[in-house]
Amino acid sequence: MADISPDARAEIADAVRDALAEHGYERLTTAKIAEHYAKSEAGLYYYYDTKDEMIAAFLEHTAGQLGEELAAIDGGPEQQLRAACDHLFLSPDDEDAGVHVAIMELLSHAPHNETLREPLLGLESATLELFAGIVRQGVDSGVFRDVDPRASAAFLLAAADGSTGFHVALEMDVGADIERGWSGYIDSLLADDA
Amino acid sequence: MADISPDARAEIADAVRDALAEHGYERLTTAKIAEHYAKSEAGLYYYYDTKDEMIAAFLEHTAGQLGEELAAIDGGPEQQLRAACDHLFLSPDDEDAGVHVAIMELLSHAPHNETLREPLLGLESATLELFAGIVRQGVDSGVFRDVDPRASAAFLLAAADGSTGFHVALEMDVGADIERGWSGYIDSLLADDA
DNA sequence: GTCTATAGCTAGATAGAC
DNA sequence: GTCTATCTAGCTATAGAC
Repeated sequence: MADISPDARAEIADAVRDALAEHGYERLTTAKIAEHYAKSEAGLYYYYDTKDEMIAAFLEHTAGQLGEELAAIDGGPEQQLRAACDHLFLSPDDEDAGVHVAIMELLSHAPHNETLREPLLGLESATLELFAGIVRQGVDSGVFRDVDPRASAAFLLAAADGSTGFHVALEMDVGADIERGWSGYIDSLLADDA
Repeated sequence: MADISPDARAEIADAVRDALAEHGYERLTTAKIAEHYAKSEAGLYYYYDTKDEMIAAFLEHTAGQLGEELAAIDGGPEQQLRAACDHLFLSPDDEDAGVHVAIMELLSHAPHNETLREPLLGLESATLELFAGIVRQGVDSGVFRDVDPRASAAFLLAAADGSTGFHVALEMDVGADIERGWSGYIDSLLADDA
């Protein structure tokens, strides 16, 4: 678990992601990870000591990717915030739906699983900071009202994470409602210099 | 699983709730449920055929309780909505924190677990309807702006569910931000007849 | 209805050859 | 570094006595 080549890291992270998206964490076995891996099940244990360390590596990999994707969004604060929400509020048939549901499942294990806690904290904190940065820019530039950037960001992130439960995982028919919800919330952040 | 006395139902639902709050679903075993049950592990199987049916019974029990609690809130629409949010946005040291995290975990299993899907849908739908009803009253009475009640309710419920992940389960230090977030959102719903 | 005991299975992790 | 084979623990569900 000390020095792993970036290639091996990425290959295993991808295998974990695919297996997680397909089966969820509860039904995830090292055999299923290996099905999405070019080598064998025992080969996974050459690089990692436990299954949870493989998952932690997947989370770190994902945090990096998500950070890049969100940071790559350009435009004014309002457009950036809308694009970031579009990126995080998924629908059940989105290709990343399974991954988001699995991350939600992993989050629910944080109280009982020390190995996963830190990488999960890294993932959520980074996302929160990116959202807060966008809102802060909007407030500073006068596009948004004088709201608390961290509060607005935390509220939006919570809504995105929560919609993963009843909208994505449960497939409750609330897609239009959810979108109207976050979109209307962003409307309410706009400064009214009418 | 046909005719179970209300007493037996409630006793087992309570045992499941306590065990879930303590261990989460992944580490929940029928032996651990039995530790919170006055009778034996095999006794659980006299009433239910599988572990998941015990959990489904717990969810149905919980939906009833939550419905009663939310319906018991009185006051005007604004006060009712604030009280309902106070009830659903928990902090990590709340006594129901473990239960909410476990329900979040169960939600993440909805795509892979047919037994849990229906009771989870019942729980989330009922909560959504209660929130939407409060917002609708507020709009009709002119306390709130002319927002879409279901959209606002879905957005708030999503935020509450999502805060269970990073605030309650992960214990991210965002308690004040989250509260400012939902409170500010309710502020933004108020009609401005200034 | 409730118990003890256990069958039967599955999964995480390792041994040891190559 | 990678493989096949397997050990071992722990869990769900049931059998059968009372």
